[in-house]
Amino acid sequence: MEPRKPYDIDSLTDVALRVFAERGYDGASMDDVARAAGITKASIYHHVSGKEALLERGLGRALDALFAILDEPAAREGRAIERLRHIVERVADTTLSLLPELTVLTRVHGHSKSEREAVDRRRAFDRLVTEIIVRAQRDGDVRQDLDPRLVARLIFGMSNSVVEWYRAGSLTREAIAHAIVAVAFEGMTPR
Amino acid sequence: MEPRKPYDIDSLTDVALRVFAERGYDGASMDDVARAAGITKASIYHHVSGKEALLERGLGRALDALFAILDEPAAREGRAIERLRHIVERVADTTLSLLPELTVLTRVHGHSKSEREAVDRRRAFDRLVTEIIVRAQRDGDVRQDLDPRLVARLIFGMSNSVVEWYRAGSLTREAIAHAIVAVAFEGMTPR
DNA sequence: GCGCGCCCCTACCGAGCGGTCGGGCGGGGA
DNA sequence: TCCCCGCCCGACCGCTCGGTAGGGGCGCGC
Repeated sequence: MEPRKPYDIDSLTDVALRVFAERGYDGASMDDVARAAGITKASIYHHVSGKEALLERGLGRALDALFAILDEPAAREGRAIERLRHIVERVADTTLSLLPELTVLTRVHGHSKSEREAVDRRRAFDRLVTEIIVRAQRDGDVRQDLDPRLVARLIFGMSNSVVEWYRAGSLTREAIAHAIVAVAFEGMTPR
Repeated sequence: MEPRKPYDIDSLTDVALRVFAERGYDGASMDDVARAAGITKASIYHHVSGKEALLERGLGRALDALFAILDEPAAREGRAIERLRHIVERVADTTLSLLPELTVLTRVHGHSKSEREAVDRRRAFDRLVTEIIVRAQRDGDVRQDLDPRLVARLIFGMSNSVVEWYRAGSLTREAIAHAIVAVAFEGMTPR
């Protein structure tokens, strides 16, 4: 048993996110987190101020990653439909590579201050994507009979569902991201 | 203040589901349910055996409604792709009309006996739909490059997302169900 | 070789949890 | 009129929760 390197805020957040993702934030106790980390509950409080601080850090990671996508060149330049395609694919990628963070974010419902802030930021993200859908609609690249806000919600609903069923192994991340883009843009039926 | 008619198991389940949907099952206390019902916590136990019994009843309602869809003639007869189209539309309908029940079902993760049973039944439902997708794929009505299990998960991910954002008013149920079917089958881009 | 500070421990707190207990109250049948 | 029973109440139980208090030990700088 080689000695473990000491925890810091970030490594404890890693552990906490895995526990929160598995048990749910409300269903997970600080003792659960402590057990997963191999230390006692009191030791956690040496590094972080409390349970909600762990949640807040995790939510921040997830939201920072999402907003970073919107800053990528391919998300800012070119035809709206192509920007959208890039964003959807990258959101799917990010969901898969930051699975615990996105799992916790997806399940948050605004019952505390940090949760409300996360919900607000998430809504702002959806609003920015909705604007791009509106542009694509004006370009004639998105069906006119669909409400753009609704489309945004359905696409992210599909993409967020990944956190409910993805387990490493069975399907590659590329295959999943490809399928999400395929269904969202062309549908499941052949063209 | 006219006297309220006495509660029974079903009417208390109605109240509990609304509370569970709003606060989350773990985040909701029996006092929350009691307050929403306008009676005391002790009175609830006159009608039901406990918190989990309320959950179990709610989950049963949701799952019964889903399986009932598969028994409808339009879900059993005809070309696989048309059966699938009917199922997806009816699942969306049902999600909207049994919103609290489906909300609670969607968020369940198998941390107790009744939750595990619900997850199992839900998985069985998805498996049956996946079989229909496989048939539609053999008929040439679903793209061959998409894994059928993945397609099922994405479609229901889209449909389940309704419970996260739907609030009565803004959009009609028909418009939402139509959009889900449209995106799932033809995608958001024009044909 | 010694103190000092980082990291973690055991022991404990008040609050809120799910659930229980015995009783009160009011309306319908005898 | 009286009693019974369905429905509900206030008070309380044991337990677990998030969080705190205070101390031990060990490695590192001096």
